[in-house]
Amino acid sequence: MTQGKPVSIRDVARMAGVSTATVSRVINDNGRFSEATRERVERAIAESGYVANMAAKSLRSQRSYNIGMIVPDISNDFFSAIALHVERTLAASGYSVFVCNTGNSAERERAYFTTLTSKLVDGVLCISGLNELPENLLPDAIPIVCIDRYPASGRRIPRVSSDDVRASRLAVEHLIGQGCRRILYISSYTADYARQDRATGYREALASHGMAVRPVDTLFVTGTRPSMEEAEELVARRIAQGLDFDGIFASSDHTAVGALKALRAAGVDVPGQVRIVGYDDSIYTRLTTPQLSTIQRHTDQLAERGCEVLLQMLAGKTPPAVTIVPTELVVRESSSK
Amino acid sequence: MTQGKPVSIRDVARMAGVSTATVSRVINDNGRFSEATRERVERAIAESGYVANMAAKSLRSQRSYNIGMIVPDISNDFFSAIALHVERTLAASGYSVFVCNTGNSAERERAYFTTLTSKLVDGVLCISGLNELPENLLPDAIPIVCIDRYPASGRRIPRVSSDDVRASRLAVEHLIGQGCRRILYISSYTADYARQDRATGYREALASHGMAVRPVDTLFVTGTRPSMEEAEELVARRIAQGLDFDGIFASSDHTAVGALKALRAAGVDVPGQVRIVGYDDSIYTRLTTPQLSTIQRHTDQLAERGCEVLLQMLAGKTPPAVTIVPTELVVRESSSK
DNA sequence: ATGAAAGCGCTAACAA
DNA sequence: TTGTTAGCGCTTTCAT
Repeated sequence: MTQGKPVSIRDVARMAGVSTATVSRVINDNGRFSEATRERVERAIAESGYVANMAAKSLRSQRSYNIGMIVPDISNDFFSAIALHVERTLAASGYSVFVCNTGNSAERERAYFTTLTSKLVDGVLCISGLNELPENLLPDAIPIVCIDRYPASGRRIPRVSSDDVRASRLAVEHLIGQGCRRILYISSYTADYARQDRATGYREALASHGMAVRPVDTLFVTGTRPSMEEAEELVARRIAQGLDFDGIFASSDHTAVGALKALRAAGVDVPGQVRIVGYDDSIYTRLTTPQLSTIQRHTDQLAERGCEVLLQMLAGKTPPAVTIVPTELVVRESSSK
Repeated sequence: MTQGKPVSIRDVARMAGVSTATVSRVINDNGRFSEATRERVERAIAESGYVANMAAKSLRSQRSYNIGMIVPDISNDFFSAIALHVERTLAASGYSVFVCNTGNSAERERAYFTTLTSKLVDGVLCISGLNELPENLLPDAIPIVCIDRYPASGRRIPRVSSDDVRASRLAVEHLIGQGCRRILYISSYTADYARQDRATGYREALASHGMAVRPVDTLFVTGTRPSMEEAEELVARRIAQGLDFDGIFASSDHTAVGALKALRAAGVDVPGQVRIVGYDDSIYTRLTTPQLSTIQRHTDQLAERGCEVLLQMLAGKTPPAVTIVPTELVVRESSSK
């Protein structure tokens, strides 16, 4: 199989002294055939080094065994952690996965949908994508599943995500429990509703403890530059106006690290004067001094549940519309003495 | 294009009142046809929402416009940084990319090669893979390019990598210049010769400065567990035997961070008593206290050069056998006062 | 400049 | 149990 024309089912058929249909039956283990035939065919396959031509199979059967995985940026550790498990899980079921980096561009996402349609993908997994799924761009027959985002679409698209409202409430209540009286919220780039859930959790926690929800206490990261840097600047500016807060809930570890840097640069003690909780339990959390408290979202489960849902759809079943993966508050040094 | 049978070239032909051959010619802009025909066909394509069926195209033309990207673990930040740029670059040339996580398993790599062959990929990009490329598994017609590794293979396989010997020498000479008299080398899991280059640079630097190269001064990480943890343990154990060294050159930032943690835990001042230089300039380097000195390898260039080489091969040209991407020593707090 | 037709490798309906 | 055959959507001779 290392040179010349690749061997096809016809070559195998000739070698085994049967028809191509029989070879196909053996390969797909469907139609009926004698045990003797199976052996002859399998021997021929092994000896010839036959490798199925998926283009032909796909053309004929309308199944490519390819899945499109849409992601804002595979180099982001949260997404790549999910991507790893997605690929592992789908490969175990015989699927190959295309990576598609949208860079949060609706235009690129749109283009990928067309490409994926063209390549006859059997399904699409959208990870933390845009809110607006391009309408009517993917044939209805191709199932989509969203991980960590709420799709707005005419189609009913199942999603798998964390319970962000609860997780955020937990984080903020923890800060309150630690004695914080004024807590800032650092909002990440809000391409998706999930981030809004975090804001909701923040507000709920404050409200349920009779604390004021002040608009000026939410710091917005725009996503135009690395969010760590943006957060660092935002917090530095805020500190310059006076240290009128004693807690920070950041909707990502990236921004939490930025905040921590600004605080340390200004000589503010963490967790002594200001306590911080981040989000995602990325590797970063264990590298900083102090180590960051954070929300663990279990990327492995997010990925596996997402694949399960997709595989169910591929099998013609109707999966749950929403799957929630549990989260946990991980308390480290940045938020408790 | 959202439901029913997808529109094919035949439908377009009918709409435009031409033959399928003509539609094909217009689509591929090759054969000759009148300007009037082009317009009619293009209108029909636009109105019908025609999307090419790549399975059919591939079957016919033996080109899939798919590339296989083999990687040990996409969740590793060095690989995912390369993966991002690979996908970006190839997508710009019309290719889709399959991710394949081998987990450094030769068996899985082997399986992927078969799958990729079956899916008619036009080329394969191996990133930091195993040394032994499975022989005779991929048809000779499918070009392979290796990034950051030396393939051992019967085939002549172009590679793109950093000048690791030079980079390592630079790093160690910097430590020596900073006054270090005994420098440890933390070797990462050596699935590839590239890591051996780093050991070579380390030895060369010591030798050229008349310093002894002691086998006990090389700490081996096995790769069976997260290398950060392994390194931390190895260094902690070494410290327990007495602090007889004043410099560490780690062949990855992961292990450098592990070393730093062990040192800090033992109350050893960095860079006061021991200086450290890592490798890769990962995000980690700016999160630790002190910030880590490291080697910048330019993942973007590694990726882009790799893609260029592959695209050249796809265009039938013969690319250089070896492409070296420059490296730089980045001095931060961990190695200089 | 355009059409008719063969065929890429495979599967499935139909015959035997 | 097995073979024959049509056809998936496309490109590419070969005619015209």
